[in-house]
Amino acid sequence: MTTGRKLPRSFYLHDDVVELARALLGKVLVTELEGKRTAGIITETEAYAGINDSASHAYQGRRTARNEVMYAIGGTAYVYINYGLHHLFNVVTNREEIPHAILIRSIEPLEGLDVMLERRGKQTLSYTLTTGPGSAARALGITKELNGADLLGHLIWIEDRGISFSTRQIATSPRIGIDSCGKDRLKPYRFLVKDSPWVSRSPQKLGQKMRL
DNA sequence: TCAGCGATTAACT
DNA sequence: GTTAATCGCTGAA
Repeated sequence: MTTGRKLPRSFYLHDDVVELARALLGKVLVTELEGKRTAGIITETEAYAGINDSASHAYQGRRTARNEVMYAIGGTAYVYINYGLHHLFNVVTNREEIPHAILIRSIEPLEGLDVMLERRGKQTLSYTLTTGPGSAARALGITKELNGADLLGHLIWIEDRGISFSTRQIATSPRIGIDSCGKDRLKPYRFLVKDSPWVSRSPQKLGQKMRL
């Protein structure tokens, strides 16, 4: 097993959340919960650019019990419940009081496949195991309990294992599921690994068989 | 106070 | 393609 280097605080303090969303592709997201370790390569992200981004929960400085964690220091986990049942995991970035966040939409499973299958209630491996933000979070065991968790702590963190992608290997698109979010709904803030089947809403994935 | 809806998914037809 | 699952915020009573 490759060992990685936990991303330092400085990684998360960068000003440009869109650039950071791109930089997270290829990094490895790890959880260690109840003695069970699971990990996967980040393959799809979306940037939410703070108080000027009409698709962000923090648009116009909105601040509620739910999104309070977005105002914490970069390197904090923001987990919220969507549609009443899905836990969505975001990485908070930038300094305190600047509510930037990056939604992790998909991962490619690396470690703890058996645990992920169990958490997802599945018998067999398929691309639906960890693609889509609700599925990725559930496979990693991420729930509201981790809201506010420190990404430099011991429950959940992100590692650099030397995987990176060139501009040519990365595709960009508008963000998913924010059609009614006003002026910024078409901004190209979604990033995904072009040739990876481990992403959501990929036309090339349809009908594709598992090949591992 | 409460209806309406969302950074979604899976199981239907 | 359609729908049910049903938390938390918003905006209208």
